[in-house]
Amino acid sequence: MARKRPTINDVAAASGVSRGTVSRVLNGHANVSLAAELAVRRAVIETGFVVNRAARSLKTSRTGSIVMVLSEPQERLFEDPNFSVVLRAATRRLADRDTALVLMVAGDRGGRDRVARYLRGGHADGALLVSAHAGDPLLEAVEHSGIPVVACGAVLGRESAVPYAAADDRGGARQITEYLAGLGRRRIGMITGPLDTPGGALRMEGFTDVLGRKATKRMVVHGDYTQAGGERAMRTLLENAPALDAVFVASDLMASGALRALHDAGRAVPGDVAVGGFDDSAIATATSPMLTTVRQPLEEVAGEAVRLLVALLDGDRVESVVLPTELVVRDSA
Amino acid sequence: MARKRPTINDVAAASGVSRGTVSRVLNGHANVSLAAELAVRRAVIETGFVVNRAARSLKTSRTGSIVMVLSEPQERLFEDPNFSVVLRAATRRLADRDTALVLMVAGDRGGRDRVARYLRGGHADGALLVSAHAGDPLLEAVEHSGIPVVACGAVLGRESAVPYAAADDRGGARQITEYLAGLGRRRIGMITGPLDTPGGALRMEGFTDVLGRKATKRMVVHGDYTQAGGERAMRTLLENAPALDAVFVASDLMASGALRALHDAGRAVPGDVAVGGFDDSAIATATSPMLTTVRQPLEEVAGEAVRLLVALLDGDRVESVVLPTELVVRDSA
DNA sequence: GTGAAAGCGCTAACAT
DNA sequence: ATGTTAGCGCTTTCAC
Repeated sequence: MARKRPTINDVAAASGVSRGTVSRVLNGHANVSLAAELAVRRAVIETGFVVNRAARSLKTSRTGSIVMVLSEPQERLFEDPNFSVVLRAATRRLADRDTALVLMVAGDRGGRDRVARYLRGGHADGALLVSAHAGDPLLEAVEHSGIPVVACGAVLGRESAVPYAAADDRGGARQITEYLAGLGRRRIGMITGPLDTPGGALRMEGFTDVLGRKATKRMVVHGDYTQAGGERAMRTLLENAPALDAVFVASDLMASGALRALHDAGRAVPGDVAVGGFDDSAIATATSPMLTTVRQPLEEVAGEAVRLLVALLDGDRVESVVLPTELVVRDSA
Repeated sequence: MARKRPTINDVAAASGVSRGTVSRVLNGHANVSLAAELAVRRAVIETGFVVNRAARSLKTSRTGSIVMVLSEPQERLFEDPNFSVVLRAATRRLADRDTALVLMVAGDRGGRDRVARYLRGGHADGALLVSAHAGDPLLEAVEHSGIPVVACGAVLGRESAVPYAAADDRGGARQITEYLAGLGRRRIGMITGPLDTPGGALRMEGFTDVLGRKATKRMVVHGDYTQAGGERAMRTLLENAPALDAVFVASDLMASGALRALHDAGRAVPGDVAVGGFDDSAIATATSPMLTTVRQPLEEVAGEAVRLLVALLDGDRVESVVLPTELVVRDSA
């Protein structure tokens, strides 16, 4: 066993044509007779041939792989259930292209350096940025590498430089804020995400879009996308504005923490305080009451991001896309 | 700009030695004079040289990458927050080796074929299997490919063939079952995972280890690791055994569904029915009441799995490892 | 300790 | 439409 892996030469020999022709068939070039093509395809199957990507890459200087770069610091990724979804959609979209997906985490200095080296080494044809922050030093490295880049979620401040696919954070925030207001709630607070992330900044903008000057400083507190952070923020909010009767929390995970704080404070949800989340992640139906929230079409976002990247690789021009969100009404508001 | 990438020849020229010597320095071979080494290192930095993996791989037929294969069907992965953790730990562990992590999903027929081809093509040095099922056709493909394989979580029925790192599912199930029994609960039910997964089979074994013949067929129902499945299973259990006063649910996600079913049936938790989960995932603290559960050291499991794989790649023999779990007492039991 | 040279498997330009 | 050929950038004998 463990016979040596067949090469293109073996296929050529088995099919009675030259290496060149085999290569042409493999790469779908024109100018190949039907007979030759058939013979080659048979031989490929017969020999169990699989192209050697290294050799191909050496010659073409394309690698057949793209890298997905996560710039979240560890703890956040750790808590983020959304990430699996993104990954899934990406691999699925890449499936037909037989492009490999390599994954790198650039959470700290060392990670960024590694990514930068990898990219500079030309080891990937393109990069997919996930949750890059504004001013992320990684960005420079990536852009500097000169390979096509697409972001999953806008990169704040670089929207025109880095094409992206994203959910309509601002619009979604408007939807739920309007819903809360439409319920007759008059004192609506908000717990935001970190303001250097699109979900942090844009969801807050959507909130103020609707509430205008009623969105006062003390009614808005900033969280960090963790459950504990949401709980803390809710307590602060309750101190700032004891009379509050609704709150929009920028992520379901934080909302679950907020629910706990509300419960501990003896406020009924949604009776005393209506709670709106964001994401529609698995956690939204695990809480009690279940969260009324905004569904982000994350699968589609990730799928679109990959589509953009692939288009870029193929030399097309691309336009960023923003996908609509959807209000999901459950029990918390 | 966009100057051509420097090659080993540029480094050789810049440092005044031959390509061969540069290569020796790069690969840490002996028999290189200090002077030469220094000169080469300087030149590497000066030129910004990064080895071309394709070329190296072509020559050595090692690729410098390993592939992580997810054999979960899509929907399950979709709901599984644990997966991010595994991924994180794996990338971290690989960081120093400058080994790339490529990710493939083998959820369906097409996915499996892709993985098989990838492996047969020699595109990875090793494979890390995540949640492979018993009798998974993927397994054959992987083993057939002849590259080192390690599983994250035991592969049922192939424990001795495929080295693995896993949490002590059986022991953990015993812990929580004993805890439930120690609370004085006499009619303890269980919701298992799919029995062709280690978490399904082993946690059920741990349960019956403790309860012996008290674990009757009607007290055990099988779930599918989803929230909806957990809810359904709990309803069935309630029909089968209305007098039940405790339930061990094989995952937190299912437990959150069970909690809902219990709530809908008007049973107080933990008053009427104590609920124990498994995983200690983010969802365990989002539910109300918060889940008493079993913490799996998933980070460590994934880290160990990678360590085993790396050892295998280095030609060492390895032994599977099983890591202890920990009971986490909260409010549901 | 170091240089020279062969060649890994493939693609693409050039012949024919 | 097909065969021939020249490397892609690297590692690794083999000489010295």
